[in-house]
Amino acid sequence: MEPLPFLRALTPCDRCAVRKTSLCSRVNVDLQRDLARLSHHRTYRLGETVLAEMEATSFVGIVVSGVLRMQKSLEDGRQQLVGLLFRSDFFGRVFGGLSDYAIEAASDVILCCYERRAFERLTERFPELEHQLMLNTLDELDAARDWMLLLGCQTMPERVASFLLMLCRRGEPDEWVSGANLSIHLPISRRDMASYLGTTGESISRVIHEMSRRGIIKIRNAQDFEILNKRQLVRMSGRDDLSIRPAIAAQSSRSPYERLAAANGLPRSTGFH
Amino acid sequence: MEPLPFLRALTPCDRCAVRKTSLCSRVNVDLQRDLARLSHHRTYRLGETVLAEMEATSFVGIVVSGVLRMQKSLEDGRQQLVGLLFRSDFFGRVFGGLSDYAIEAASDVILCCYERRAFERLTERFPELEHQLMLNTLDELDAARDWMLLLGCQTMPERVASFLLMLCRRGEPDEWVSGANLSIHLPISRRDMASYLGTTGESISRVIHEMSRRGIIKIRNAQDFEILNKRQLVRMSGRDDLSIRPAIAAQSSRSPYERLAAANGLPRSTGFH
DNA sequence: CGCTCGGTTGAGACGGTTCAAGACGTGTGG
DNA sequence: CCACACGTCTTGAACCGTCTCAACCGAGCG
Repeated sequence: MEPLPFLRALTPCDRCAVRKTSLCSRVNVDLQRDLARLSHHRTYRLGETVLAEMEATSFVGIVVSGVLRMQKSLEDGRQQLVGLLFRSDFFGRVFGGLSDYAIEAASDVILCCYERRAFERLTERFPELEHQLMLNTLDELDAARDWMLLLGCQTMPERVASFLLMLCRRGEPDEWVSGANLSIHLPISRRDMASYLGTTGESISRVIHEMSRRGIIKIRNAQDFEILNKRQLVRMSGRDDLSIRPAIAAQSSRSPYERLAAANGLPRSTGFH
Repeated sequence: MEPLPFLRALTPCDRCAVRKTSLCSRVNVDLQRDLARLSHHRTYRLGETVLAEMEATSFVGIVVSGVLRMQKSLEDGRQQLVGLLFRSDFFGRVFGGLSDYAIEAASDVILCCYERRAFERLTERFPELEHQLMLNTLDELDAARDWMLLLGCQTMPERVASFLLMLCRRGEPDEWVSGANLSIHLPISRRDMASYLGTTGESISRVIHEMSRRGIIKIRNAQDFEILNKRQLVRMSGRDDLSIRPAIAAQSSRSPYERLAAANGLPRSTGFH
């Protein structure tokens, strides 16, 4: 017997942990049902490879819990982390044969997966799905370019500060209220962090402990900090506060160039004022 | 009188210089006609701003000739070039309020422009157009991540070599035949090049002249070189040949990990062997 | 308990930046 | 046609931020 629309059977997705925030919830219910039918969960343990570099992408999906890292490597072993994927983020390269980067579990993870070809066929039937993917891809592109700025011309203290602030926004749905102290949990190893920031574990260590010495953060243990002086952390990041903007771009709430003032010619500083 | 399909009137686009390679030619003729109706040309001189950072994107379009640079800047004046756009490349941020980088003319340019909102409405009517945009965006994302690898963990000689090879692929439709010597024309200033590579003009100068001393390239003048030893240039880039792959990804023609061999632990070298 | 592994700390070396001076090329005006 | 000036590129020397290497520390675990 066909259930009435408002009585339709619950899909497993309805109680999914990332239901509210993931791409699949931003499309209409027919499509949601099709997606639900196509999906299956997979789990990986820290360090396991989800999709290897230069391998045909067989599936794509959404991070339910844990953190994925996207990383590229040179033949001599040097590696660069080109992105982190947190819960409710979409992963996998659609519409292309090979992915140029490996996707690996940076922690234990649970993924909600779709067979790639089947997913792509769905985008053909539902332009709405492709549109959501498009918005997602554009955001990733903005983020990648933002990181290029960081890698290309920021100092280590600036990079680490930016990274911590990024974790505040994307890591876990914490408080981040105006005045409150904030606790940060590093979900990845020093090595991953170093690779993401284009530096070494040693340098990160030094910067973090220097930040602690200056009372900007408090180190609870190697992967748990507390932000004691948010304003100074933002200042140290060398960016406008807006790194702290919510995922949904608040339309033009930024103050464009109010501090454009001090142009070039400053001597290089340590990043610690 | 309605012209027969095969006799339809020529649009200005039919004799467009980038007709064969641009996004607008990869969609069906109805859509092409709509696009043609919407388009208008604009010209900018070297150094002029096409779209400012943090400004609402009023139009998008395609580069007909010349080179655009996308760049981000910090408040203290440091700048990072996050992408170059050559002829037939699409520019402008669709589906978003503000672009977070400036688009400027890195040479004199001619652009074929579409009012942004009108263009977006067209994507709603023609999913095909959105799909082409999507493919384009995915390519840009791949390129951005590739550049992150370069900025995050490659030496100056590697960066410069990679840049020169990139110019071979994307700059002008030159020869690049297997054995032939190749001439490269730098379409941008040293400063732009430095900003793209995350370094300074001085460092670039030194690397280029060292390359010349080693007989890898011949310097005709500050912006014209000849590649004398392509193989060594590729080797110096620290990447697999594939930087030289054509825009259309040749399916899995790469040899995946044949040289994965020599993993970590190599002492840091100058990049010149 | 001792091993291992990730993170921390210190000392020294090195690549790349900075600053300053010089060369080159190009356009202008006498 | 040359003199001059200006911007861009080149070259040199000193400095400094970050990497490298090596030792050390502490937590987790068989």
